[in-house]
Amino acid sequence: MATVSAESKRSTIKDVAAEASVAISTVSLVMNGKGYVSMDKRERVLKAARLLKYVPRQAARKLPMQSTGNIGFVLRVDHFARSEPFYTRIFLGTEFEAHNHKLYVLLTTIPKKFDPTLHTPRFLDERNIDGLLVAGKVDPAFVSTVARAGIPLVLIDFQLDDHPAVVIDNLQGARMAVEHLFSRGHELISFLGADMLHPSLKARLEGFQIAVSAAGLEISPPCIIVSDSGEPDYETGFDLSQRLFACEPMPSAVFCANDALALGVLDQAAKRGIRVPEDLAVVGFDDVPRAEHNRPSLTTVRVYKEQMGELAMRYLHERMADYPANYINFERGSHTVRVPTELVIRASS
Amino acid sequence: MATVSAESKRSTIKDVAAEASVAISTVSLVMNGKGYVSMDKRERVLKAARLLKYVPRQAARKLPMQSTGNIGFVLRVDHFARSEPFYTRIFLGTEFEAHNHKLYVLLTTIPKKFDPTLHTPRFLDERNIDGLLVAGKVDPAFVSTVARAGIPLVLIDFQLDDHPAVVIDNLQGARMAVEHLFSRGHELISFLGADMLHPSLKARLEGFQIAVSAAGLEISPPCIIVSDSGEPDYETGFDLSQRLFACEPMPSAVFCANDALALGVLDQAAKRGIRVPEDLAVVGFDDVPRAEHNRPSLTTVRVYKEQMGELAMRYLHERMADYPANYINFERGSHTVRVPTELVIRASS
DNA sequence: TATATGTATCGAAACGTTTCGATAATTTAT
DNA sequence: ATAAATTATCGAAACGTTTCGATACATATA
Repeated sequence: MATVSAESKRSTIKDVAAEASVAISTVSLVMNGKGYVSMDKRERVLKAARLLKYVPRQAARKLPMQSTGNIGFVLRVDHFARSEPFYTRIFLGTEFEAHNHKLYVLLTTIPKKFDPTLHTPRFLDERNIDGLLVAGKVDPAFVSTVARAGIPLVLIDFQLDDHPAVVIDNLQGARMAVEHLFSRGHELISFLGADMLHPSLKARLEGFQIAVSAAGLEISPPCIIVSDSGEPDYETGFDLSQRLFACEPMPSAVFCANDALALGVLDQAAKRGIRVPEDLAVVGFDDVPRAEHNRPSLTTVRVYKEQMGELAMRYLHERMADYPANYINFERGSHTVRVPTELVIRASS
Repeated sequence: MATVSAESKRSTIKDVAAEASVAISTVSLVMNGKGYVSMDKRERVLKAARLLKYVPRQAARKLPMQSTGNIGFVLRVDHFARSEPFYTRIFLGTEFEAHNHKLYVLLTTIPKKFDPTLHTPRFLDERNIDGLLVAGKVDPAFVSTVARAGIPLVLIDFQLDDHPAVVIDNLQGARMAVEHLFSRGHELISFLGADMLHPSLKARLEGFQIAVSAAGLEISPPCIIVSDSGEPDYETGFDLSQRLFACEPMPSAVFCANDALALGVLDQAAKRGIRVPEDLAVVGFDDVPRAEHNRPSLTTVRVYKEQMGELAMRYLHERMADYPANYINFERGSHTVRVPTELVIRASS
């Protein structure tokens, strides 16, 4: 009998084997549901494990298994800290799905400008992860560092080379948004964006253009208001909208590349006494929380963030399983998962 | 010579030992800067390690060291997903400091209502962490589960029993805020809050009361507007402010328990045509990003979130080092670190 | 001079698992 | 009846480190 007072040592597979009178390897097989084990012994092992409160030590499993059970989740530090919980919600989705696969998620941030020699995340060197999720636009140098290290990778809300990715169906979302504006009777619609090198934002512009063309209308270049240098945030929206109001004739509606920009536009409009939606209809993209709470509330394209994270994790998990098998043509046929969106109509349109 | 095409196997301590013609144990000593090693061999080992790009495998170290190098960061899921990046910024601080100690941070969420039998985080069972950071108010059942497991713990922005904690200096912050309102000539100041069982929010009310007393004024009970049931968020602020405006006489200023509440008040005021700060001065607490961007911008008490995370991680690290040593009187003298705040005066006051 | 102390090096045990054969006992196919 | 395949069990090697003695020599202390 174990002493009562002393906190008895944590039990190991050895203890369970002794208690159940079987070999260590048999316990291992039972715990992992592998190989052949008779009903009799299986039950004895399970009972002993329960009795001794046995839980396999992670650290010990990793060594022979040559895997860590960790998934890295990498985010640019400025994306993580930004005010709207966009990537946060995506992370939540990955974490949820990670539970299903008994994986741990290790969140790490990288700087906007990535220098491989300086700030390569430790887990790459130490091989402390089995796979990597990269959310949002990051420095291509980072992605190639990861790819070179031979770590299975899935991008989220970003695309680069042929790496597998889970992205928003931006094109479709943008079309819905613009078609909604047409249906409300608007004829001259402006597009307002920033950082148009970002594949997602570029796709939104494309969707805008397709929708306008489909309506049989021309796109007048001055209506496309973009800032290639700035970030697609509130400030930029606030500033850029000056150019919108200076347009001649002024568009009766504007489709913004994301909600942050749209909220900036809304505030600039309020400042100038331009009524929304009477004088100007505004539509955003993302459906951040403030879109609902803002006065006026913002019509926008809802993105299922948790779902994106979930899908990405599931996808990565599949890839990790396949990895050793078909190493050669692994890079071929890499796939992009497109997550659908939904139009949420509110007071701004 | 290694073959060129095949990605040669990752080098181990054994390879380094062979390359430098020393024992494996010597390499280990060099890599960890322990024990006695002659200059000569030390250099040979370092050179060999560099040549072979040797990085110790985390998984292998953990086994004999009986430690994982992981720190858990636990957050209630609704706190994590909420719109203002308060805890996110705290996390960022912990991650930054974790780098300095070569620790990994494992972010996990728990539900608001915690049931130990149902959703105990896996890392507790698997002993996959060396210490735990808990941010924000969580179910006491969770904390006691952790404590029972004997895992070093530091709370952030929350207090419970005698557990060590890093908290905001709420009392001081609240005093500054209220004294600022007095200095602006306000005599009748209201307090608006929710979830007043939260130690932080309770301390803010206390600071309010101290400041009012210090000014030689009485506190009229109807001016203390709190909702014990609701969460301290935008919606609650929006709703509660109705009671504020119904006050007779109406206070000329209100100090809100946090920015989210204050922003709700601001919008309700705007809706009713009450001018801020002319008819009503509003002060919040936290300095969330929107406090700056809101129209009107919000006077508030700034909290150094990253710094709190950093301090907590450093503190936890210390505790982890001490842990085995003075196990007996470890719980005594447990300490609370109080992080100072700063008053940020903007347009709302 | 004998003895303790400090420096240097190494072999081997230990950490707690998984998994690869080896060995047998069954069952199934020929 | 014999060979082959399936089921069951176990011992031992392996995973890549850290760390505990053991050994040896050099230097300081009594």
